[in-house]
Amino acid sequence: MSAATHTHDLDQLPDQISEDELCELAELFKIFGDSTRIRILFALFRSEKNVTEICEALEMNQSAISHQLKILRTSKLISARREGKAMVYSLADDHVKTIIAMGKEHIEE
Amino acid sequence: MSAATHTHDLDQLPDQISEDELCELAELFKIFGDSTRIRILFALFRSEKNVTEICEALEMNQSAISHQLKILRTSKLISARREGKAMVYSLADDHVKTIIAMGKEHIEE
DNA sequence: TTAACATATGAATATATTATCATATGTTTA
DNA sequence: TAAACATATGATAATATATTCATATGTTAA
Repeated sequence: MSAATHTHDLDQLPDQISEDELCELAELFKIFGDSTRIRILFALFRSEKNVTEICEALEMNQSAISHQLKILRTSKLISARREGKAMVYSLADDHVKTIIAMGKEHIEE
Repeated sequence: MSAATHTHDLDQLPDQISEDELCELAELFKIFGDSTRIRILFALFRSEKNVTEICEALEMNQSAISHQLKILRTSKLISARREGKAMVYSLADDHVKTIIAMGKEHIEE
């Protein structure tokens, strides 16, 4: 890990945080804490995809995927738009990538 | 969010990742996805603490705390040392802070 | 406007997780 | 060494969660 990265980390250190915020945080991480959801997120890293494409990428049935997409959408981690019959999902913002990247750094040590 | 932060984020973008790694990631985030555990981690941000002190900080019973400490320790997010009768716990490394900081950034938007 | 396609959703089941209780283990001090 | 203190742990019960099945909703094309 680079020195620059460390500097960044400490810049963002949350010194003060309310109990409510901690619960919100736990809720957020809970979303990432499921392999189906994280696989969906990762599938969307490369490019936006519709539900059928996500099902194919993960080799899982459509209902299971739709249920998880709803959770991801409610958490504002992904966004959706309609394109004809299909719903196209994409990552909502770069924080998703960042959070996963941080996690990846940790497990790679 | 600063431009520098964004640069950092994209530096760390995991372009390639195995199914196994994705599951490991989910397991890691699952640890953060519980309010008791994240409150413990946050309590250890300021300073290392023994079990009794953590119980007092969180106003929770000792058994519940010990069970969660075990999970955090198994996940290598905290480490422990004995000090007399007490076990003193502390954060294992800065990744914990980083990951929580990233999550905090997300929910604050 | 009906059929085919794409996605969403409610209910049910299976599984996982958390906190509690009771108690065991480990450490110090009287 | 026995008692007191500190922590860990197994079993249980309560709760939460994920997937599946059946079906509803929404969209396009025949």
